Amino acid sequence: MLSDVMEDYLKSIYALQQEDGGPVATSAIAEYLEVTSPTVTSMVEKLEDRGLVEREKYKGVELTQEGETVALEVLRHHRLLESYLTEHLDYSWSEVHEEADTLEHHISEEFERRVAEVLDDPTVDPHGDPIPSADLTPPEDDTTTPLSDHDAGDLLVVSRVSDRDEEELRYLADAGIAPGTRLEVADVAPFGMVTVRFADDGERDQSLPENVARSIRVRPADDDSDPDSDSESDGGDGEGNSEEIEA
Amino acid sequence: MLSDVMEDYLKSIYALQQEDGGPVATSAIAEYLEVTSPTVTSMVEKLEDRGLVEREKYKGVELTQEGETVALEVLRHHRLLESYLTEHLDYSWSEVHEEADTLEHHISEEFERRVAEVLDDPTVDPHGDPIPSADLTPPEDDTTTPLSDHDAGDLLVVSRVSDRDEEELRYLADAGIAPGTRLEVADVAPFGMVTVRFADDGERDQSLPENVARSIRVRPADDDSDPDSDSESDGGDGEGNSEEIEA
DNA sequence: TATAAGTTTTAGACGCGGCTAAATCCGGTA
DNA sequence: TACCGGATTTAGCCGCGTCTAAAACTTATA
Ligand SMILES: [Mn+2]
Ligand SMILES: [Mn+2]
Ligand SMILES: [Mn+2]
Ligand SMILES: [Mn+2]
Repeated sequence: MLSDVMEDYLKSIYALQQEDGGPVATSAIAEYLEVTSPTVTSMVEKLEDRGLVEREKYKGVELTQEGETVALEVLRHHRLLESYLTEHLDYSWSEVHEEADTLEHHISEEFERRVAEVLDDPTVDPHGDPIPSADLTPPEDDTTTPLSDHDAGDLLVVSRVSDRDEEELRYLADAGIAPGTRLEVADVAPFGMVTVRFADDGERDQSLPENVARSIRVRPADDDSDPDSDSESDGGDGEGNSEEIEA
Repeated sequence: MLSDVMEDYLKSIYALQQEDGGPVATSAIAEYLEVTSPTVTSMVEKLEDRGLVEREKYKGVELTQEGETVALEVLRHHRLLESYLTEHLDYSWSEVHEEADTLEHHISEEFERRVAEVLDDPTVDPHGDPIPSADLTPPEDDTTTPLSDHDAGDLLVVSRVSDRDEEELRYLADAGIAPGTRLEVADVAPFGMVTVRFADDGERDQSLPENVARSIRVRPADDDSDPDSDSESDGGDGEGNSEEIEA
């Protein structure tokens, strides 16, 4: 059995690996989990003993196949829980992460199955993040790009937002930005400030600080041109459960 | 903050105090939690330091006001969860206890509130156990009696069944015995074997071993004589969510 | 009332997951 | 190529929750 702490390390390493590709530095994990470097060193040694990570001293750490599977399992729990809390217990977008972050370690496989069933096997969570499938096969690579990488004139659909900052999520809900929202980049100002125009509401512009623009991930709007199903515009109460993501 | 282990100790002490009245012995807690006596001793010392129990060395331990409140809080979580899992996630009677026993320590107050709300503030869990109110005032004393204490001819309503033995719960579900079931004691045989007749089905008798009869708690059937609302007789699939309990 | 049996506590250990301080390594710069 | 600064690991500590073995206490019995 793995402790919830070990699960958190594996989840973190997975997330950091997704971000940057290669091996993950001790200090990166330490920062992510808010612990000290020696703590990380001793933990990754333990994970290495259990065959969950591969490690080269002074270099960095990578998940093994088995370690990745555990990470995906925990991620599946997390994202199913977020979806469930949003849809069945009236949680808002910004509240779910913290609750799911604890519960993900404590639900049974039975619970996971039943939640997936009543949600009808969702593939995306409320923040647009893909939910690993029940068989825990690695999802294909993320093809979305940060909003901050785009230029004036680009037509985009919001694909994912970071779920780790509650403050920021409230801000986005307020601004009416959620997975599925169609935007045009109106302007990119110094210091990375991005101004976007809402495709569904030509009236309205919204300026976003660089750090926010960096955490919003988008894909091009051009391809699947039909404005599709439930275009529940916005409304004060940032709900808005997303559409498909696949490119 | 209290650890989940501390919460379990407080919950155990509460349960044992309910059973027997007075101070609770180290060995009783040890047996209940399946740990050794020295482990219990060191834990209750810690709980004493935190003002959650009172203790007299070599004598026993009792909950303080504060300790009782914590126990009731955990019990509320447990029983709300059992109710929720039964009603909204299609768990059966016999499956809920284990899941709730873990989750009770890991849900937030917000989660508790929302679950209570969608369940419309239930007062009894699927096993007939009273759910402590949100303000955590101590519930009045249990006036039910074990089925095993009764004699042939007694007319009874099942009030509570023990939730800790999954095996036994499956057995009872199978037999069609649940909170709310009306029974007449047909016979008490040697070794405490009790045979009951179903009030709603004069045809059918059921013999129950002493240990099972002891864990079924009942109250007299005579007083509120109207056969009342949803008398969903039985059916193979032990669901049957109970009625009121108050005497 | 002395003693034996059973319970409880004390003593000492261990793995976990954290920390700080000190030693070591690595990569870049002079 | 020698050195320096930063990252990493080593060393050693702590509190938690558990254990076993041994000592101390309580209670029942002779
Ligand atoms: Mn799972
Ligand atoms: Mn999410
Ligand atoms: Mn609570
Ligand atoms: Mn119960």
